[in-house]
Amino acid sequence: MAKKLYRGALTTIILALLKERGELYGYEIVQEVKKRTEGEWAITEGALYPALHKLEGVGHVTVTYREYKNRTRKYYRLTEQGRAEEANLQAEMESFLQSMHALLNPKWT
Amino acid sequence: MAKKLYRGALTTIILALLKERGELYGYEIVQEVKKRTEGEWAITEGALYPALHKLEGVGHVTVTYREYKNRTRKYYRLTEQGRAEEANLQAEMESFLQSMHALLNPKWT
DNA sequence: TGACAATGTCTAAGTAATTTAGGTATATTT
DNA sequence: AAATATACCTAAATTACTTAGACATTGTCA
Repeated sequence: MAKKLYRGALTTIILALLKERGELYGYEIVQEVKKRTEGEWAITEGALYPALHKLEGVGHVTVTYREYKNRTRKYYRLTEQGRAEEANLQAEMESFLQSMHALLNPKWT
Repeated sequence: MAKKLYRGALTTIILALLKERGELYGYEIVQEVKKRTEGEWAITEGALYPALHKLEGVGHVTVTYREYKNRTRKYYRLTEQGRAEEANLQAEMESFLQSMHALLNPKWT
C-alpha cells in the first residue's frame, strides 16, 4: 500500500528531480518517483500535471515539446528562478526534518 | 519567519506529544511546539482545536476538564486506539523521511 | 488604574493541494 | 483482439489548513 506524501512536498520533489536530471517529462517523473521510493509513493497525474502547469505559469520551469513514437512528450527544465525556488524548498524541507526531529526526539523536557 | 509545516503532520505531532507527556491541554501543545522548534513552527489554534476534536470524535483521545485559576483546561490523553494510531503515524513519518531521502540523495541514477 | 498581553477555549469562511474519476490517443504486450 | 503501458489532460470533491474573528479571566507594565 502506498504511503502518505505530505501535502506541499510534491513541488519540492519535482524541482529537486529537475535540478538533478536537467530535463524530464511528466510521465517520466511519475515513473522516477515510483522507482526511487520502491513503490512507496505513487504520484497521481491529477496532482502532477496541474503542479507542472503552475510551475510553468510562475516561470519556474520552461517546456520543450518532443515527439517520440507518435506521442508528444513535454519536457520540463528549470529556469533561473526555478533554480532559486528549488533551493528555498530544499531548505524548507531540511528545516521541516530538523523540527520534526526536535519534536519527536526532544533533548529537554 | 515561521516555516512550513507540511499538511498531515499536525496529527502526528499531537499524538507523539501526548504519548510522551501522557496528558496535555490545547494551549499547552501550542506552547510546547513553539518551544521545541525554537519558534520555527507556530501551530494555529484554528488548526489545533478542530484537530483535537476530530481525534476525540474518532476515539483516539479522551478529555478531562480541569479548572486552573478560573479558567478551564481540557486535558487530552491517548486511548488504546490512539496509541496504535500514534505508532502508525510515526511509521508513516519515518517512511516519508526515508522516501524523501531516496529522492533527494539517490544512490543509483 | 487602565490598557494591553497572555492564557484558554472555540467557530466559520475561505484557500489550495490533493484525490478521485474520468477523457483522449497511440504503442506494446499477451 | 484485448488489455496494459505510454503520454497528455481536466473537473469535481475532499480536506487540512489559514485567516479572522469571538469570549472570558489573569498577569503585566506604564
